[in-house]
Amino acid sequence: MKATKTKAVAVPERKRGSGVKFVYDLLRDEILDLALQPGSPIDEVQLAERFQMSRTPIREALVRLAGEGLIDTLPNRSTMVANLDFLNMSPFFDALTLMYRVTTQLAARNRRPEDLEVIRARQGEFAAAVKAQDALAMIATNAAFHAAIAEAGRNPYFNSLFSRLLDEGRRFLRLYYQSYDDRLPQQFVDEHEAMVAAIIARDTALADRLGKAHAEQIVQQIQKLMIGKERLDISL
Amino acid sequence: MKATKTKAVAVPERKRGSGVKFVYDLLRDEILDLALQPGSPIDEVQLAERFQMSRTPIREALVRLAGEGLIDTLPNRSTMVANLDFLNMSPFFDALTLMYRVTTQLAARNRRPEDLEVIRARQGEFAAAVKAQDALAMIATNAAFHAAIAEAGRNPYFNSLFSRLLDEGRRFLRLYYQSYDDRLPQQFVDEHEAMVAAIIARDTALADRLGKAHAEQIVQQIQKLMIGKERLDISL
DNA sequence: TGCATATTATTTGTCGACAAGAACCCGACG
DNA sequence: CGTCGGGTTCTTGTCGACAAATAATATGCA
Repeated sequence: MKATKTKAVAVPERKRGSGVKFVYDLLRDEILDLALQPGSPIDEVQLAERFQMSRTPIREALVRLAGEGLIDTLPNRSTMVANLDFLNMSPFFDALTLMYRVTTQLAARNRRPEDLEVIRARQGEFAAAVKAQDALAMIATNAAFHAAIAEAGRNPYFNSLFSRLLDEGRRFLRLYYQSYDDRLPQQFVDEHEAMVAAIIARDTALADRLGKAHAEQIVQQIQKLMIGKERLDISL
Repeated sequence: MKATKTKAVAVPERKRGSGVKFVYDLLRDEILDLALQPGSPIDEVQLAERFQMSRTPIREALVRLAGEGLIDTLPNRSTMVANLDFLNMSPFFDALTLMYRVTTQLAARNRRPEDLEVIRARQGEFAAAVKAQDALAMIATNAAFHAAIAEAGRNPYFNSLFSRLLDEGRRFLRLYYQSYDDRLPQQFVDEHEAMVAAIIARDTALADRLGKAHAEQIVQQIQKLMIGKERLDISL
């Protein structure tokens, strides 16, 4: 028996239906922040005693996570955190770019005043994270910022796909931003400001261009980081 | 106690992990074919005795269906088949059109010989259903045809969204094709043929145009059917 | 009779336990 | 020395039962 790497949680008493959501949210964050490494096994009984509840709600949370592709389940065998697929990332980049464009464009068309409040708040949180040099918060608030834009576009189908892509992106970014580069984040803040301005001005064409540029820029960054990482591995 | 509208299923003996998949597949088909009407309540114990198994696997299947948005769950209260949202369908149409375009275009670019076999087979099944005037089979095989094209595009993110949209579309079509119009299906067969030809020729631009045209045509058809239905309701 | 409240009933959420597969260990045999 | 087989252990899938939360019903009072 090896010691659990994750801290035990104090759950003195909980309400009837909150258990699943609690486990789901926490596991999801741990997976997206790479606190749970891709490929690492997930044991139901271990989680059960960690959260001090039965296996049933644990199981339901795992089923949900599996539905979103965050964990993989081998029948009658182990279940583990879904691996990141480095070999063919172009489908991911294609989908991410298209969703950046579409959601930003739709936001420029369908936004309402209350949406702008939320978007501005998320942008503020992201800027604060950049200022504080908190890589983990930067990644999370960046995803939240774009999710808020998508929300203003008011297309639940695009939103769900985009959320999934942003989640996947969180894991990639987390992987390479162990040591962060502080030049890039400031550029992101500026690009975000431009996107917000286009959305406020209801300039759909400009929003589309900015979304595309932002996506291509982030894709280039990830690819550059990946190549750099691989070089490092080879040089050893 | 009212009698169950759905037939009891004979399940003499089953293997260890097959129960969930069985229930999931069957319920999913019944929902998509409107055998289970939108808004109708789903009782766990009733399903349990219908499938002659415990509530646990039933519950897991329901959780999965809820994850795909096919059923809605009120906490601590009833769970029911998800309603069709007629009021704002434009997000649905927007997403469907975009996915038609993207998947067809990607299929023209990334297709392999073995993909064409599958696509041709699906197209044949659709044509057979049209010939047999089997509305239910037409709807299902049409969705399978487009899913096969999307598969040839090799982008799992687009595929999952497109599958969800096609499922939703199955429910709408099933609603209005109780009495089918035999002019439309033949047009679909022809348009499908043109799409296959463009995919074989690797003509991405043409594939995009055909995908867009096909989508807009089907959207127009659904809208026309909806208006006709509403007229009928008002005229009573 | 009408309304507020208490009681019952139904359905879901959670639990502990058992059994089926699969991995693991270990010895025997070629 | 490697491979096959049997037993063991460990994890998951399933079960029946209980408890909580809500809906439905009944009861009491003005």
